[in-house]
Amino acid sequence: MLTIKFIRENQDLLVERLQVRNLKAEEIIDMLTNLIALDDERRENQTQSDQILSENNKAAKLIGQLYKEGNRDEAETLKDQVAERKEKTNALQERQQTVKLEMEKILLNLPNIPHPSVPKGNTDEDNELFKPCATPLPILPDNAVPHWDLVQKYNLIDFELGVKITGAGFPLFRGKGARLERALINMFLDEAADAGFEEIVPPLLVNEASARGTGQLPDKEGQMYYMEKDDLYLIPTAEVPITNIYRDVILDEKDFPIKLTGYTPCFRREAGAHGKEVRGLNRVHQFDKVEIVQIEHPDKSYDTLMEMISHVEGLLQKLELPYRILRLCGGDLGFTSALTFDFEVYSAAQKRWLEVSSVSNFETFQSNRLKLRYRDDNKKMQLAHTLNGSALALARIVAALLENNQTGEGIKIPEALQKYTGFAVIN
RNA sequence: GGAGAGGUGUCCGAGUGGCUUAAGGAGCACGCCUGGAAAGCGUGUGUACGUCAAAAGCGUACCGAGGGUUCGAAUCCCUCUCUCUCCGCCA
Repeated sequence: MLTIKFIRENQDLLVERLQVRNLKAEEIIDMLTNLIALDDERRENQTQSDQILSENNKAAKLIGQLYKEGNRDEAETLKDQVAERKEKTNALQERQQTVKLEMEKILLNLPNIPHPSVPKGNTDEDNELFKPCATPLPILPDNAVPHWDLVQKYNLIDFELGVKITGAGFPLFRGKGARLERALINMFLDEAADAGFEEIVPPLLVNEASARGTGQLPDKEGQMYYMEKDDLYLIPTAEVPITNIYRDVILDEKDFPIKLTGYTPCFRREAGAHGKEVRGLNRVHQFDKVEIVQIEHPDKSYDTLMEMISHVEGLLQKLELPYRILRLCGGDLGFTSALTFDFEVYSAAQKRWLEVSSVSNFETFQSNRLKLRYRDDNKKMQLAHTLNGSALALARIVAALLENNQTGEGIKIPEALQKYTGFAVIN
C-alpha cells in the first residue's frame, strides 16, 4: 500500500508508472483526483473536530471546578453547550469514518509502482530476458518421458493416492521421491544458512492481519485456503508468516539487513487452473518451498535484490539445471512488487520453461501495511524495504531434475545433492 | 471445552470517575562532576493524525481491541481478543 503522503507528492509519477501495469491514464487520474479530494476532506474534518474536542475538554474541566465551587447554574449552561458541540463532532466523526474507509478501499486496490527498469507489457510473453541460459539445453533420447511418467515408473510420487486422500493437486511422495524432496529442502536450508539467513519454522496458518500485512488480502483472497471456523488462512508462501514477524516493529538502522529463511509447505487453491499445462507437478495445491526474506535499508535494497538473485543462481548451478532469468513486465508483475525477477528451469521432456523462483523487491509497499519502520539518522521514522524470493520452490525443481537427468540406467542425482539424498541414482 | 485471575509507556509498577499533564523505579540519551570510569546530581525520553513552506510549538487520539454510560473514563458497563492458574481433552 502506498502512503497518501507519497501519492499526493508524486501524482505525475504514478500516472506515468502505473501505465506500465496497463492501467489507463484517465482511470489513474480519475482515481487520484477522487483520492485526493477525499484526503482533503479528511484533513478538514480532522482540523474541525480536533478544535471542537479541544473546547469540550476545556469545558469539562471547568464544569468540574464549577461544581466544586457550588456554581451549579453556570455548570448547567456549559453542559448544554458541550452537548451541542458534541452533536457536531459526532456527525463529523461519523463522516470521517466513511471518508477513511473509502480512502482505504482505494489504497488497498492500488498496486505498487513499478521500478523504472520494469518494461511495459501485457502478459508473460512480454517479460524481458534478463539473463539467457548459459548452458546448452539438454537433449534427451527419443524415448524420454515427462516427469509424471517417471514418478510412476520409479514409484516416487503417487498422484492417485493424493486424490484418494485429499483431492487433485495434492501429490503424495514416497520412497526415494520423499527422500529426494527432503534432500532438496535440507540442501536449500543449508545453503541459506551459509549465506547468513536465520532459519525460521513459522506457523502454517495465519490470521487476517498477517495476510493483509504482506498484501495477500484483499488482492489474492480467492487463492488462499480459509478456515472459516477459526478465521485463519493456510499460508500460500512462507513469505507471509516470516515477513509478519516484523509487523508493527520499529527497527534501528544498525539492525539492517535482516535475513530470514524458512521451509514450509505452501497451499494454493489455484482456482480455475486445469489442463495439460498443469499436469503432474507443474501446478499443485500443496508444494514445498524454501523462502528467503530480507528487510533492508531503502538505500541498499536493490543491491540486496541482486545478491538474492546470485544466491538463487548458485542453487540452480549446484543442481546443474539449465536456467534463465526474466525481468517481469508490468502486466505480469505482482500487485505488491516494484521489481521481480523470475527464474525458469528448462524441462527437457516437456520442452518448456518452468518457473521455479520469483525474487522481488517490494520497497515500502508491504512495510507500509505492516507498519515496519526504522529510525533514520535524524531519529525520524521511515518505512523499511522488504524483499523475498523462492530459494527454491520444490515441485517444479523435482520435475526438471527427473526429466533432465533420465538415462537408460535410471535418474542421476546431481553431485551436490547426493550427500543429502544418500543415493546417486534412482532406478 | 469449563471455572477463575489478569493485560497500564522500552521494561517493572502505582493508579477504581475530575488534584493524572499516567505517580514511582529501572533502562536509554545528553549534560555536570571525575585524571578516566562507576556512583551521584540535573535534563530529556512513545506513536499516529491535524496545523505550519519546514522545524519548533500547539491541538487531537491512543492505558489489549471495538462499542457504550457521563459535562468528564486507564478507572463504570457490554462484546471480542490474548496471557496466566485450575479442571477436562491430548502428540
